[in-house]
Order: sequence, then C-alpha cells, then structure tokens
Amino acid sequence: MRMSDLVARYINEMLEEQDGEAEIRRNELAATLGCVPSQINYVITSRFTPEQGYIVESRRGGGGYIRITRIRTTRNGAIMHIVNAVGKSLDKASAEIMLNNMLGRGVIDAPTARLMAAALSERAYMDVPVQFRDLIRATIFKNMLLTLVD
Amino acid sequence: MRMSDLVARYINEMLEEQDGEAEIRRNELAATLGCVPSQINYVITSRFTPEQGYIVESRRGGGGYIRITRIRTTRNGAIMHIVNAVGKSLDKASAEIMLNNMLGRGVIDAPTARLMAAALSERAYMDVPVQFRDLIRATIFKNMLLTLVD
DNA sequence: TTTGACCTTGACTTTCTTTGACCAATGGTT
DNA sequence: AACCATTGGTCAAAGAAAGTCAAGGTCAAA
Repeated sequence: MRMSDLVARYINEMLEEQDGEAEIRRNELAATLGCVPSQINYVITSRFTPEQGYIVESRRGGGGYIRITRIRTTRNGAIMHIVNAVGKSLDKASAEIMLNNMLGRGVIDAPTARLMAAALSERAYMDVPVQFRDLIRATIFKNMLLTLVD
Repeated sequence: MRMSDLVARYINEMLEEQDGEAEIRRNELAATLGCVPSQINYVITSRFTPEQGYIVESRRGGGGYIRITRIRTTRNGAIMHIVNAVGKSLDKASAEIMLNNMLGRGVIDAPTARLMAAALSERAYMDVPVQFRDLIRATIFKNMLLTLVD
C-alpha cells in the first residue's frame, strides 16, 4: 500500500468521525505513520484541494496545525460547483479525483460513478489524437453532470 | 508456445482464481514470465478488450498496477449483444436508437439513459474534428455499457 | 513468393510518489 | 527588541511504475 494512500485514509477517517473537520499536527502525523513530513503536504495538495471541496488552513510555530474542512453543499450545489470548476480541458486524473470525491460525499452513487468513469477513462479515447482528449473529456463530463441536476 | 499466449494464460488463471479480478504489476509479471514489459500491454490491448468483456484500469508511479476485471456474461446477454453490435464507429442517431431500445426494454432506467445520451450527444463533440467523433462515441458507448453488467 | 495479420522488442515518455535540504512564520524568553 | 525553539511550507531531484510507438520478425494463406 502506498504511503500517500495511508495518509489520505487517515485524514478521511478523521473527517468522517469529526463531522467534516480534521485538525492534524504535521510532524506528529508523519511520525505516527512513518513518513517524512512533506509527504503530508503532498497528499494534501494532491487530494484535498479546494477544487475537490476542501478548505485547508494552517499555522506554523508552537501549537501549529493543519486544518482540513470539507465543504458542505447541497447536491445540486456540489454538482454545479464542479461544473463551474471544470474548464475547457480536463485530464483523466482530475476527472477521477472529482468522481471519487462526489462518490465519497454521496453526491452520486457507485453505479453512476462507474458509468461516468468509463466515459472519461483514458482508454475510451485511444483512437482520437491526444490533443483533443482533454477537451472532449471536459465537455462530456459537464454534459453528464448537468443531467444529474434536479 | 507464443509468449503472448503465456501472458494471456497467466492472466486468465488469475481471473479464475480471484473471482474475475486480476491485479498485476507490469514489470514484475514481465520478469516472472521472461518478457519485456510492453509485451503485457500488447496482450492486454489485443485480448482483454471491452468487446471481450473486460475492464482494464491502471496507475503509474510508485505502487502502480494494472487491474483487469472480467464481466460475467451469463445473465447479461442483452448488453453484451449490443457491445458487440457496435463497431469501430457509431453515429449519434444509431446511439440514440440503441439507447431508446434499451430503455424501452427495461435494460436501463431513465436517468442512466439521460446520462449516457449526454456523453454521446453531438454537442459533446464540438471541439473535435468530425472524422473522430463517431470513433470515440463508439468506444465510450461500449465502455459505459460494460459498467452496467453485473 | 508475396502479403498481411499477428507478435516481439526496446528506446523513449509520462505520471505519480518519496525524500530531504532549505525557507518562513509563530510564540515564548531574555 | 533580539533570540531561539518549534512548527509548517516549498521545491527540486531521484525513484518507481506504467504507456507509447515504431521498427522488425514470423508464419500461414493466397
């Protein structure tokens, strides 16, 4: 198992238990999980970004902390937020992160996530020149999301 | 015996043992079987395609993997039939007819049909040269259909 | 014997992760 | 205020996979 997954899981469990708010001490967590401190930053910047619906605050020095807050929204709000966050182009990795996020937050269910993932996976774009893939993926993603709005 | 057959057999045995799901590490398997890593890709793209009822996912980097999932085809004749009926290319009109057909026969429900229609609509392909549109539509359609199989 | 489909190989690319050295902010002490 | 221990932040380099592509090999059918 990847270290980054362990860190992410730890944070997610905290968020789950504490109603969408997790406060950690970077060095302590790194020691607990057995990784270097900057690993924590890596995980946060790659998996708990604003675009994925999280707010991250921190403080240095004595009594420092990192606080990760999950943004609460309505279903339609969450969907529209993502629609707006997606620009003209969308790579597969970002798409997958967004899908997982929506799934984790109950915005969509697992079959829907699977269906959408299939339509966005790199494998689906094999016979189209690479320069077009992210463009079309963005468009399709947004089109699909809009069908989910009540 | 051809190397590609060895690779395919190995994967099939894994699928057999592990209930239709095989996760491999490309370099490791290549070393085990004594071939170059890209041979694995060749075998996967030539023999574990959607048409043949497989879903393939992968990840690069540390802790990377390739996961191959076999779809049970016994009770899903309707869907697999359509997957196989779709060729390399699929225009929007045909896609719509197939969707309506499945909807009418209860193979899929209305939200799913809407979602899929959004991914196949001509509007989704505006950014891409016309020559590629039907190709990619076919691929996406098949990939989506496969996620619907139990 | 030519041809075409399928297979093999390896050099090069891309993506994701891990690590560590160095930087910046904070709060307490002198 | 000056200093200093205690945090967290940044960034670039190295590492660890998997992906791509094109050139060449094999082999059976025409």
